[in-house]
Amino acid sequence: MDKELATQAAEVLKAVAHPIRLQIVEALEAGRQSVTQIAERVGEKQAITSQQLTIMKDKGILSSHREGARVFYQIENENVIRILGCVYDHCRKKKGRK
Amino acid sequence: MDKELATQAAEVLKAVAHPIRLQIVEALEAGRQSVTQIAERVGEKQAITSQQLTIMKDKGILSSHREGARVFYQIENENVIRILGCVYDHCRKKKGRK
DNA sequence: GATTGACATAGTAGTATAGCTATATGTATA
DNA sequence: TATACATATAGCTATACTACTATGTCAATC
Repeated sequence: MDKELATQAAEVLKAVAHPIRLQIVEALEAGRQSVTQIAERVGEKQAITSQQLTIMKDKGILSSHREGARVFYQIENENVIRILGCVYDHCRKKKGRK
Repeated sequence: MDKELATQAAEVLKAVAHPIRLQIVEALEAGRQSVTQIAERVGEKQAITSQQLTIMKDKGILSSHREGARVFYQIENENVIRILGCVYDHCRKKKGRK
């Protein structure tokens, strides 16, 4: 792996390496949702949720489209779901070990 | 996913979400290596490499043991390898799309 | 026990990120 | 067009991270 690919990969990981962002991705696994829905689901304020959504959209993790007054977000690259699965395994094993 | 698990998962991701750290993990996929070997392989100075190794060891990604004057590091939780695989897929697809 | 090789850590300056409030923008509807 | 709802962004402070240099510690060998 060259440094350029490593930098790129690190970007993707950093984009989801945050508690709120992980919860957002999980919430979107079932399908698209509006910002308000996501904020409620995750238990965060609208502004903060919007910020995190923007970050992930910029990095190519999510995409969005407007429908009337609302903006719906959805997962753009399904690989992040696989990444999450791996991370959960990791955490579960760690917990079991204690 | 509750917030606690999300926080834990984010910690793991952050631990590898860095170009040098990703390259280190890749270098260790084939098996344990000493700090000097890793630094050479990754093309970084000893001090920087050691710092990154310490971070990953603290987060439970790697483990280490001393053999005489040398310290060997190895992957402690194999799930990070799976995570890397997912991320590479992600990057490859992104590249193909352009 | 002095020296050399192998690692680890302290200290630091610059940069990025998080979390928050206030406010701006866009859309529908009375 | 005034009002309310939905979303985005600006601006701020505190904290975390990065990259780097210098120095400290541990182990082997002379």
